[in-house]
Amino acid sequence: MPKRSRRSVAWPGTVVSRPFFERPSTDVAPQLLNKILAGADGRAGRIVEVEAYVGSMDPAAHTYRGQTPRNAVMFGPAGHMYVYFTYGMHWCSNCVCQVGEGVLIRALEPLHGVDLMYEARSWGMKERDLCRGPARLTQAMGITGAQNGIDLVGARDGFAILDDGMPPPKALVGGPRIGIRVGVDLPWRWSVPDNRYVSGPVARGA
DNA sequence: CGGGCGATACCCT
DNA sequence: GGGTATCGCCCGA
Repeated sequence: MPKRSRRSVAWPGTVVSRPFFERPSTDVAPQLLNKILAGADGRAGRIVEVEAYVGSMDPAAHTYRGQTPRNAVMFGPAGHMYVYFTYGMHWCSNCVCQVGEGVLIRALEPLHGVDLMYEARSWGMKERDLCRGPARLTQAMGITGAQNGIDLVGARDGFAILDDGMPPPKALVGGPRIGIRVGVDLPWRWSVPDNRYVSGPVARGA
């Protein structure tokens, strides 16, 4: 018998390690495409849409005006998860990169544990809508404020980013970021081309 | 499948 | 006190 781990289900691929995250979020974000967000209970989805946030120059970033109690995790070690509460009812999840920068995960293509995702969302809904949107995917994956600050590296805290060998898309599809009023012109949103699980419109021409 | 609209509580000024 | 890194529901195509 192999030694018992906290992972109740075998994860596909290898856990992405810390140096991957210790870079500018605009470098990390496109390379997160086609990687996998996985939970210890077997729920997992392929990352098909991301957004970079750069505190130092980005008025839309939570970290733009410096450290506060809410955004403290974003000023901590790379490779941790920053989970914030918004619009009075939704949780959104980010990967922390270099200090003050992070990548918002905006959409997943469901891969494993789809029955648990339906249970967490709603049994009648379309599979396409399970994880299409940053707050939908946290609900589907079981991510809340309880996960704010957990380490995505080391497989200790129940969630990880996995690499199963699928590379990021060759031709990146970009577009304006969504749901913000300032900094909309910064082209820091990326998605997998022609993927039906992407949450928003893609820009014409790149 | 895309657009318009109300709901909701926490954060920061 | 104002604004929010959103969603589900409804409508029409």
